[in-house]
Amino acid sequence: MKDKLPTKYSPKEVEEKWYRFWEKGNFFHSVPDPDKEPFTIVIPPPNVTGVLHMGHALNNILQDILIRWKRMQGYNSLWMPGTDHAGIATQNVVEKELMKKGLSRDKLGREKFIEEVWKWKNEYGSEILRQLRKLGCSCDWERERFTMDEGLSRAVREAFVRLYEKGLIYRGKYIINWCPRCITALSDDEVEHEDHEGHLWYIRYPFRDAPHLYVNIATTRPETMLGDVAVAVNPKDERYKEMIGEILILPVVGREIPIIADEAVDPRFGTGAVKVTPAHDPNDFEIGKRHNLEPILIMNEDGTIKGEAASYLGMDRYECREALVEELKEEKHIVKVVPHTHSVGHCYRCRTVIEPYLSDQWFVKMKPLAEEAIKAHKKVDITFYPERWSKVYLSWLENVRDWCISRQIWWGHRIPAWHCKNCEEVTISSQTPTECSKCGNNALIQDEDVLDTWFSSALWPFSTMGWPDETEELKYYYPTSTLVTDRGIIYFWVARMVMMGLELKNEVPFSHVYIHGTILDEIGRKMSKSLGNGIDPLLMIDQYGADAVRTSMIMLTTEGQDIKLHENRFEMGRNFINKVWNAARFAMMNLEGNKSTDTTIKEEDYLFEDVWIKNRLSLAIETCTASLEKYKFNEAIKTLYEFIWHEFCDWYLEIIKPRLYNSDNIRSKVIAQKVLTYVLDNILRLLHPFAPFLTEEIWQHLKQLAVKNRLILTDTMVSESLMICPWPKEDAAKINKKVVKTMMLLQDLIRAVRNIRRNMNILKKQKLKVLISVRDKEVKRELDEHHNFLTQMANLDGLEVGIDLKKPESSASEVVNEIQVFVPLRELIDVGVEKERQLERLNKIKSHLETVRKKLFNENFVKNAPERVVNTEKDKEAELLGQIIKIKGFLQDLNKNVPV
RNA sequence: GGGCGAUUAGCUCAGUUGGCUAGAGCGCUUGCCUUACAAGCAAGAUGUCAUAGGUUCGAGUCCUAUAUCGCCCA
Repeated sequence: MKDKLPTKYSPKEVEEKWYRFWEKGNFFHSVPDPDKEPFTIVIPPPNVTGVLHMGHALNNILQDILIRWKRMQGYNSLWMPGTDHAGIATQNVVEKELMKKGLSRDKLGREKFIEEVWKWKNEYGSEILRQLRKLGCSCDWERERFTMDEGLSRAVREAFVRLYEKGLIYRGKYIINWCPRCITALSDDEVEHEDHEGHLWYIRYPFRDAPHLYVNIATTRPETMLGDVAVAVNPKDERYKEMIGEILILPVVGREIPIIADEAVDPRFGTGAVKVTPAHDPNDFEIGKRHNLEPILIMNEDGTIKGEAASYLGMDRYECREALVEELKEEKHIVKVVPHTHSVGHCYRCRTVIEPYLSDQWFVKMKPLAEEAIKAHKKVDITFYPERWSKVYLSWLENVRDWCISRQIWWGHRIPAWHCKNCEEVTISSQTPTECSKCGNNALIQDEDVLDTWFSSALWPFSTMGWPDETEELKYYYPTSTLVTDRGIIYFWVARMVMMGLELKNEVPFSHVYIHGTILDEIGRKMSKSLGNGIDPLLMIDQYGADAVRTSMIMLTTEGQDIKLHENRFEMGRNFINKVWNAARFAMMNLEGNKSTDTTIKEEDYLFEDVWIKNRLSLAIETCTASLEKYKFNEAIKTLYEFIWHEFCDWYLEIIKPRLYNSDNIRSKVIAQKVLTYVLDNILRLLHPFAPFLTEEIWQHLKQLAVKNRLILTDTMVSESLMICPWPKEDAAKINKKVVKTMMLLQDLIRAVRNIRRNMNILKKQKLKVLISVRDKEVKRELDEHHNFLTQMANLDGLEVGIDLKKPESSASEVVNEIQVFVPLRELIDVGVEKERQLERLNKIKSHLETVRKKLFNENFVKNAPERVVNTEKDKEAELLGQIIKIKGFLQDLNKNVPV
């Protein structure tokens, strides 16, 4: 066995093997089963163009932990995987590819281009899903979905039609956010605002009837003046009251425009008079509507200038700005230019500055949908973890504006609307209609626009399950259990899924939403391609192993707090994984060769340490399970880390070594082997959701050995794979407080001796004689019982426990509670060091005593604090006093020693 | 401008309903190649819990300000 298992765990060799094994065994696949309760997660579908980054890694590790844990708990676990067609992003990627070949989307035409995108998708798309396999994700790959699949496309059309028929979708001319580079409309949420240091241009508009007089206006976008139709002032503004109704001449253009009064004008901004450009500003659009002003569109879809001002035709908007300002300067229309910081919207896909733009678009009426989503939260149908994110969710819903869902791109779900050439009626249908619903003419043209990708994502929790058909899957798995995602898409996705779920399925799509933190680089910046500060998860998996990456990430994930990540953080996970590996190696090496036929062994025969470790295991199971239930992943892994490393390895494995090595007492050996097998088996199961590969590898070895050597204590080791073994249950009834308390005492005593060793520079291999002086018989009896334990763990060759023993000469001493530990050292003692040690200890205890007494001398404390608290303080005082007396005794004694 | 979060050991972070001489990992100090593990073992050291007030017998924890950093919204 020893030769078989190397001292260092090599993940590469095992990861691929077990992943294939799991897939072959069909363990990831779930089918509806009325006898089992489902636990369902739908993956936040990554973009088909995506490659795995650290954020995905964290997101999916968390989901996999939940899925694997619940599966082991006996739930019918379904993790629905898939990808998102990511309209704009994918179109951009494929267009870039075409450019390399000297092609463009316009040259190809719509149909051919879509073909190209599909070709690209089939070849390179979903790479990210292959990468998830490297992480160990146990998605039900047979159910993989894509938002452009036939089934999901049908769901999109159906949803559109239903919403339209209910009056929740409408079409109209409004100001929307326009990206001149992507050449499409965007929703409000797709615009990212950033503060820009720009300018405020003060421009004078002359009066028609008094050309030497002017009204000064201020603007941050002078080029839009080409589309000005009025100048507006606040009706209460005394400065302009008299001028309302007068006519101005728009400089450069020469158009006559009125001065109008509108409440929306802020008299404190600029000069208090603002230009009104209804086609290029949302506020101006509203003003324009109120005053019946005809908007003038001055820009093409690509951001170049069109319209009346001939000299600027075809110019880019910023080129135009410069040229126009130049002309205004020449004509002395510029009063002043002031530096001005203002918020500027950018396209979230390409960072281009957004243009507010008047155009015909499709919208979803949000208010009625949002109201239901708010109610769902109030009814606790939806709970956020951590809770604070519900505020973000609610505030968005409460202030939501209508959602622009049409996009002027080609890659996506084409809007199921057909325009009649004959009567201009729009026919909405989930099937391609043959004739106009109004005039019956068959000259129909489908709307050119496609839907916002998020429209199809909003249907994801049920479209993936076959909706609009009432499939078995839909009935069984919907609503899903938990959604795991990043805070960045609470608006984009989470809230919209809830709205659509309620509207179309009449039920919330999930009951829990877990929002995890964002991964940052080591100095707290977001990881991004442009900064080049990202850490490639695949590279990390390659270097440290998937399990190490998983456990490291989980150790760092604290309650949705952001994570500052550095490559060296993965070392702690790797070290932990390696520790488990070596503990298992040790176990394997010592489980062989003792076919026990002794069936008389019962739990009553267990030795002290056996009972202790089982007790600690029970506690670990309880804590770990409770932590997972609260989505406190890091607490769960910390519990396991602590238990495995510092209890199982540091103490249990050490103490049972002689029992395993020594064949004189077969019965004791077999008990140790059985307990070792039992605890290790449980450890592997607890750890499996966090470190699936390592645990499966070890467990398969352990299973073989356990069966061969008849060490099975439970009937659970018949399973084909660890991933379908039952999740451990703690045995609360077996909690033995006495054993746990005794163990703590023994550990303290052993540490005391080790401490003396270290301070006196005595190597571990040199055995020591120790005297332990106790106060009462009961404690003496107890310590005598654990004579071997103490002897072994402190490496002694003599141990005497007695009542009120006298401190031997030339000995080092320690106080543990009421107990004194003496190590006679003869010439080995360094009296100076020992004195110093005791003095230090004395000072510490004295200062501790001081704080305790401060409390006890406070009448109000004794009067008001609960009795329990007061008593603990009193006990502390007594104990500290006792220790002080003892240490003073040591010091006196040391003073008698003749210095060497 | 509004909202949220952070500020605890040299670094990265825990710290549940107020009752702790304030914890972990890394790093550091000292000693060990001890028949599972040097990616290890053993023993250590390390803090005005951002600042100022307040509530309380008692505050890292609750309240009110302030400062610094970050995120989101307008």
